[in-house]
Amino acid sequence: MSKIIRSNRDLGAAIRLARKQQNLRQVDVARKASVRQALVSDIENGATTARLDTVMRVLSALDLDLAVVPRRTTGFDPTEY
Amino acid sequence: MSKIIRSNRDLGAAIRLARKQQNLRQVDVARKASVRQALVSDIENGATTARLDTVMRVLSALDLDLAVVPRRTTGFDPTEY
DNA sequence: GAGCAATATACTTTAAGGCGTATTTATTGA
DNA sequence: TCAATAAATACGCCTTAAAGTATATTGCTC
Repeated sequence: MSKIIRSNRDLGAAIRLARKQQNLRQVDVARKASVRQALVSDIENGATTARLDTVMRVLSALDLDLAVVPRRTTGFDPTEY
Repeated sequence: MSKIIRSNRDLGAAIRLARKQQNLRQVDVARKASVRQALVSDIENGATTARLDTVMRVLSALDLDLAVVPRRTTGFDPTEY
């Protein structure tokens, strides 16, 4: 299971989902990633275009990784609409 | 085929590889992504911690996507390839 | 080794990410 | 209902990604 990220909103949604699934609070993720709770909030709400290293640290705190994958043009893509 | 990105160097390597495979110059990718050639150079060399939106634009110029994937600590998984 | 194309550096300016801290606004549970 | 907890906003400050532009370097091919 992997989520394609094409916007900061996509990222926020993926992060929030993963966090909820692990029953963690924003402040927990923040501490693990060495960032502020407010930043986790901003990222989850797609309110900021975070830096790559920040994104990776937050994902890491959730046991997630970032990956580069070939773009698939086949099939319906809901993110386009 | 997907590449796990855990550092700006990982990203740079992935981008350079994809660019070479498509026989594109840095300036071509830069124009497609609406960034400077110098920035593509910096990113490929891991010299900068780019912003998420910048990364996505550059990847998009190479027909690549960013994805969030569950972390696999068990190293190499042959079933994936 | 000349000459050209591609990549790497340089410099200044601008925009914005991220911090610390604090407070406000939901959300939830007893 | 009303505390307690979690999430969202606020503000001043500092840092830095990225811009535009220019130049220096490297790499190639003849």
